[in-house]
Amino acid sequence: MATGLRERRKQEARRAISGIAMAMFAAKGFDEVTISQVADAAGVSKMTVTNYFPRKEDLVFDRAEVIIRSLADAAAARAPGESLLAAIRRDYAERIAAGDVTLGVPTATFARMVRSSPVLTSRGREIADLCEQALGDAIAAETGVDDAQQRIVAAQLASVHRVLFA
Amino acid sequence: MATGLRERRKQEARRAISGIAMAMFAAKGFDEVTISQVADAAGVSKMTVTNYFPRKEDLVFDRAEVIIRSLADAAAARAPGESLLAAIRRDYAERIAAGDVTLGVPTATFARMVRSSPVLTSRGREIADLCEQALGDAIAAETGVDDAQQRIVAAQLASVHRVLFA
DNA sequence: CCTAATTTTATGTCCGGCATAATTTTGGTG
DNA sequence: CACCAAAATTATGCCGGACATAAAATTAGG
Repeated sequence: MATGLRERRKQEARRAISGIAMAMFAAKGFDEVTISQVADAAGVSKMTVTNYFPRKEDLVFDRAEVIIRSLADAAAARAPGESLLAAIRRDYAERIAAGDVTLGVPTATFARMVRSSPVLTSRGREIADLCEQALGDAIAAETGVDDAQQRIVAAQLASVHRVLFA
Repeated sequence: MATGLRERRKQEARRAISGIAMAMFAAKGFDEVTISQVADAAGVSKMTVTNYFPRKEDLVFDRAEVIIRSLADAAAARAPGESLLAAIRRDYAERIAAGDVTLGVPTATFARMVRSSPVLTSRGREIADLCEQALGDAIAAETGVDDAQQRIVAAQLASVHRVLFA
């Protein structure tokens, strides 16, 4: 295979770097750890870290994005006849059950970390907005309608999702 | 009076600096204007600018905060019997009618400016969240209840507000 | 094994944010 | 009016994150 090994190595390096970074962030706080320190701990150069993770926040949200983006997917993949709200509830329950594994740190630690740093809180909001937008698109695609009222519905459902997760 | 004149001068300087900054941002783009350039144009030092506005984004949102924060006020000041949603609608209409004046630039220009810069978009979200939290507190104070469901209501009302303004 | 592509690294710059201290300005008082 | 104390402005320097460029090292494929 052409890029098989190379690509796998990159994924491993990516996971290793973010894992080390998460541990350091959890121990000392996000703002108290510099990118250079993460690079040193991971045994790579600073540029390699910023190459994999253009922004420092990406080190934190890299593993969480899959979970957070699940809202639109849950809406799209719901059983026929299942309401949007029911799909969100179900998705919420499922994520809670499987949550702690993928983040690298316990959910509570993750939440505390995000809350303690304005830049992380901000990035979390940004992801939530992307999620809301995706939900709006999903609704628009399903109903064939795209106006302010649809977007309000998406925003309201997303707000339920966000409050439950926050 | 003790600090009357002094305080007035400060307010004037504040307005002057943010006004010049807004004009420069509208002309060249938020990210293309440095704080030093704003300081030079305003005839003050860089430190004075960062003294008045700890963050660069504050130069943009200084005049908008009053407007954006109005949600909770609208909820609290509504007529007896008026629903929360109705109060938000009314507030929305009133703000639209009076909007262009206070921002220093036309609303469309302001919106474009915010949208074009991630850091501004982020700050806008942050303010919206504060607004949502204030609304949640207002609801909790009025009903004497403070739980997840109350916060969901606040978040949903805030999402209506946000979609309408965005 | 060797070459070419990819990845990592080294170096330097820029800007925002912050801390400190010095300097200027200002308001009140004798 | 002049002085003093308080407050505001400014000068200077540092740090970290983000980026651009080019060199060096690694690796896949012939």
